[in-house]
Formats: sequence, structure tokens, C-alpha cells
Amino acid sequence: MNRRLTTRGKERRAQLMEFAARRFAENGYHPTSVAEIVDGMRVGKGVFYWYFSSKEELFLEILAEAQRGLRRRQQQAIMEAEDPVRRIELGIRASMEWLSANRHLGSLFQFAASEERFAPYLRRGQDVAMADVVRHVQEGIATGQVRDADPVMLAHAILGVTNHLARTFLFERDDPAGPVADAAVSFCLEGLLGSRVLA
Amino acid sequence: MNRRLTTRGKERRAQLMEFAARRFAENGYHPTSVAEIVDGMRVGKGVFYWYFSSKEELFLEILAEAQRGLRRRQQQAIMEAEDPVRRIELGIRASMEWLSANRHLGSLFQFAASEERFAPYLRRGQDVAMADVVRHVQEGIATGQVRDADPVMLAHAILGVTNHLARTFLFERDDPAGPVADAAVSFCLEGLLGSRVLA
DNA sequence: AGGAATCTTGACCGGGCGGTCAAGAGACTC
DNA sequence: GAGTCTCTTGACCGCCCGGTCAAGATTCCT
Repeated sequence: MNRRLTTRGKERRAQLMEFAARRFAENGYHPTSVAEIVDGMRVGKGVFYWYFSSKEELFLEILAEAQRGLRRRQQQAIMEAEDPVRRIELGIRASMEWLSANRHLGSLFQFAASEERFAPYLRRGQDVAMADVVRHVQEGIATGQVRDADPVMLAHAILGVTNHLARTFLFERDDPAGPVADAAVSFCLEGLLGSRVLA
Repeated sequence: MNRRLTTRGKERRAQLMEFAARRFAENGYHPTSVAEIVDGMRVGKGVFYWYFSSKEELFLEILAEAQRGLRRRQQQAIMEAEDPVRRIELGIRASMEWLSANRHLGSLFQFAASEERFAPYLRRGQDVAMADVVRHVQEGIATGQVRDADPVMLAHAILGVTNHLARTFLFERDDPAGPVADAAVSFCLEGLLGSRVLA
């Protein structure tokens, strides 16, 4: 839906996205009806279809914006270091903090991953972030800091740890992001066994 | 729904669960209608409601049975060793193989985790498996094999790696379970840095 | 002021949903 | 072969869903 929007219009649109995102996260995408959204916002149904051409489009836009937000945060954090391993660490910490501040959007990622209709859109964004991590891992292997293993595999493992720890401790238990990020970082670097003294 | 079922009845029930599980995994739970299921099975709608009191109940039963299957496989594998770290490794490998052979059920877990209505049921089963892993981690810490960190955190990290790697490489890319399990195990034990020579 | 563009309303629609049920078909018992 | 229990059919129900639209309000431009 490409409409010319005034400032007021853009605000309304943003409000709708924000409200819908929270309803989707709490209730699920399918169980949340358009009627529920417009009633919750105390507007007529036409408002919804003025700003979005369908419920699905709304969801996709929420998803895309969330991915942009997360990515922005990651890149901003990563800039602060040159060392590849340090960059990975900063990326994990940034993700954890963003997920902590945007739990509902984290749930939406999870849902999108579970629905074949939405998974491709989720992936498109994820692949970009993954490429970064893979690059850092490759650099780390080149400098001898990281053990020699499939970089793609390692990058996915990092992502798996971060996401799962976020879900479990941030979303379910409302733990603060800092300590969870510490745990994710040390697990990703040292695994279970550990050994090396960190610089 | 507790009915006396004949052998034929039990088979029919199992067929319905199997078929529905695959449809749910491919299409999503909500988008798959009861009509679609009974049409696909070429039976009347009454058959469905003879064996299940609702669509939701069917899903819950599929979920519970899948969890029982996975757990059985894990326990069977774990029995083969005494060493806690080795047990963890065997658990990861068993999970990976089960997930490889039951991809559709893996997707269902993922969906269940994303829907608040189903998440508690999923968790109930997951907690049992988690408790095992936590115990092994604790033992590993006690014997000095595993670095001293929050066992619950470590256990969740292991689960996160296993699940994410399974999703990415088993479900999406149809990779064989063995190598993916190898990667999961070595990442969980050594992390990115590696260092220690494995026994 | 007045016309155009942006925004809002809410009744309405067709359709598909989960679920019901009266009727009957088979299988098994005695 | 009468009676009982298991199983099957598919038309049917009420509901609510995503989406439409004619009408009107508000804001903006000149």
C-alpha cells in the first residue's frame, strides 16, 4: 500500500503497527482479528484498510521494521571494535539488549519462523546479519583466534544460543539483558569445557 | 476424549494424528482446517469428532506423543554412558537424529513455542528433558570437566544450539544428521575458541 | 471560499470456520 | 436374528473472519 501520508497519517500508521505488533505477540497472529485491532484502537475498520491493504501486509511491515531496528542496533555496536572475536561479542550483547527492550518483536520473529508463509521474509533479513557473523568468524579463523570449523555452522550456533537464551531468560523470566548476554558470550567463546583465559 | 476403541479404531486415530501432524507442519496449525484434514483422509467430518473432541485437543495429543518419542530416544541413547559430558554428547546426537527423522514434528514444536496457548504444554515436556541436561552439567562441574557456570544457563545454551542447527541444516537444507550433530557437539563443548584436546 | 486530497466511519458481504447430530452401516455377542 | 456397541456419513448451524464501500468529516492548498 503506497499512499501519500501526512505527518498525522504516518503517526496513525505507526500506532497501528505498534498496537498490532503487541496483540500479535500476545495472542498470536491468526487468533488476533482485524476487528480486534481496530476496536482496541477505537477506530473504524476503514482506517485499517486505509493504511494497509491486508492483515498480512501489516504483519510483513512490522516484521521488516523490527528487523531493521535490530540490525541498526547490531551495526552500531559492532563499529566499536576491530577485533573479529570482539565484534562477535558486541553483536551478541547488542542483540540481547535489543531483544530485551523489544520482547514482543522477538516473539514475532519466532512466529514468523514457524509459518511457511512468513519464513522467507524473515530469512531475507536474517541472512544479511548472518553474513556479517560469518565474516567475523572467518576472520577469526584466519587470525588463529577461532578454531578451524565451518564458519556458517559456527555462526548459526551463535545465533541459536543467543535466540534461545533470550527467549528463555528475557521473554519468559524477565531477567536483565546484561547477565544473560554474559552467559551467551562465554558459552559461545568457550563452550562447556572452557579453559582459555580471556584477555 | 476417552472412548473405548477397537484395534481398527486405534489405527484410524493414529492415522488421523499422523496426517494432521504433517498438514499442520506444512501449512500451519491455524490455516489448516478440520475440513481439510478429513477431506485429505477421505472420511466424513464425524470421524474426526469421534476420535477427538476438538482441533486443539488433536494438536495437544500430537504434541504430547512427539515429546514422548523424542524423550524415549534421548534416554535410550544416554543409558550407554556414565560420564556426564559423554551423556550430554549422546543426548545431542540422539536429539539430532530424532529431529532428522521427524522434521515435521520439529516444526510443530517450534509453532507450539510461539503460541501462548500451547507453549505451557510444550514447556512441561521440555522441562523434564532440561532437568536431565542440567543434572549432567552439574555432575560435569563437580568432576571438574565443565567450567563453573550456571548449569541451567549452560543447559539452555546446549538446547538452543541443537534446536537451531537442526532447524537450519536438517529442516531447511536436508543435511544428514551426523555431521550436524558433530558440529553441535563440538560447539557445545569447545565454543568458538576451542583449545582443549578431546579425550 | 471552495475544491481537492487525506482520512474516518460502520453497515455490510460472501465465505469458510469449528463443531453438531440424526441417521445408518458394520462388527460382535448371545 | 435381535440387540448392542463401535464407527461413519455429510448436511447443517451459527459465528466471525478478512475485506469492501458509499458516505461524510477534516485538513490542505490556492
